[in-house]
Amino acid sequence: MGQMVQELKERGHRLTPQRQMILEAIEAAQGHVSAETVHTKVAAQFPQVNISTVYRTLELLQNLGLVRHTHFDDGIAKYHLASETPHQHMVCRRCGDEREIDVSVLDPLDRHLRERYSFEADLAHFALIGVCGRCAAERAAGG
Amino acid sequence: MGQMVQELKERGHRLTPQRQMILEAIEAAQGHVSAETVHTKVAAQFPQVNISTVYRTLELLQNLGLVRHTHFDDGIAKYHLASETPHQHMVCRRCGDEREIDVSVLDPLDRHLRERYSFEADLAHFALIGVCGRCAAERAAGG
DNA sequence: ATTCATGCAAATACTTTGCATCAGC
DNA sequence: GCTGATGCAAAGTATTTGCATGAAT
Repeated sequence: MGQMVQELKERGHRLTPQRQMILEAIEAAQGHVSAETVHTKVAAQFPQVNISTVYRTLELLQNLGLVRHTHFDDGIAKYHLASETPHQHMVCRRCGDEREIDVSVLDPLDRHLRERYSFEADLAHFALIGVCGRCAAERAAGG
Repeated sequence: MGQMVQELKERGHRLTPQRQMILEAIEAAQGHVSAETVHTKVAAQFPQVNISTVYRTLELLQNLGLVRHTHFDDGIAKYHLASETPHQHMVCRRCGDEREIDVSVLDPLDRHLRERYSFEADLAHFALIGVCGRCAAERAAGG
């Protein structure tokens, strides 16, 4: 929270209760939340807070580098704190199962892209989509 | 085209001119096209073809395994022939530059996910987003 | 007091759906 | 002729924007 206050002021933005509440909602979620979810959480206590304020604040917090977002296969942006340990998700397109995996799995690729293309990839920006072991087995059996 | 006819019939679907034209438009595009683009191409010659038919056909062709789609950072689905050589895209979030890269870059990750998690990832389903070398340099210089 | 932030409502963009008509088989 | 496919219009979902009011500085 202290970091947000500092960032806002330094960049000439104002500290409003809405902004605090929205950031707190993301913090409390401890994971990936959509704008809709953030709004629902905030509106539970302050119903007059509008979802467009949530969108505008999320964009601001992103620009300040305080939050980031990831896209799962539904295309909806899911937000999380930038300070969170980076992690990657595997999503099964058949059963929808979602599994969090260690980012270290992506380190070699990350290094490769940097060395070969000077490209700084944000590999956690998209989830990994595919078919999980169980569904692959079912499919092979004729599911 | 012959393959489509076969697939359609085998699965009890009908061969309509719309379906042929839509598949041909994707073939001719030789790359990644949005539903909108497909519709524009087809409608250039047959204006009465509706975009909802394009969406329905794209879904059908996907189910038949004839086409696939990829998401770039704008979230819009871009379609391509399933028979195309798999490839991956790197997109710079600053300048928008789009670069096609060899899938072999992803092979180690693919193998790792299979071996460790039995997960069959569709790594080309999402483009890789990040910052390209040039933009990273500009940013470092104070851009 | 100034100016940015908010709430509201409307617009936007992409995609999906209901339904009557039409066409492939 | 039967049934699935299409065109059209409308709805849906996620997000953005214009504008007047209100609040932070």
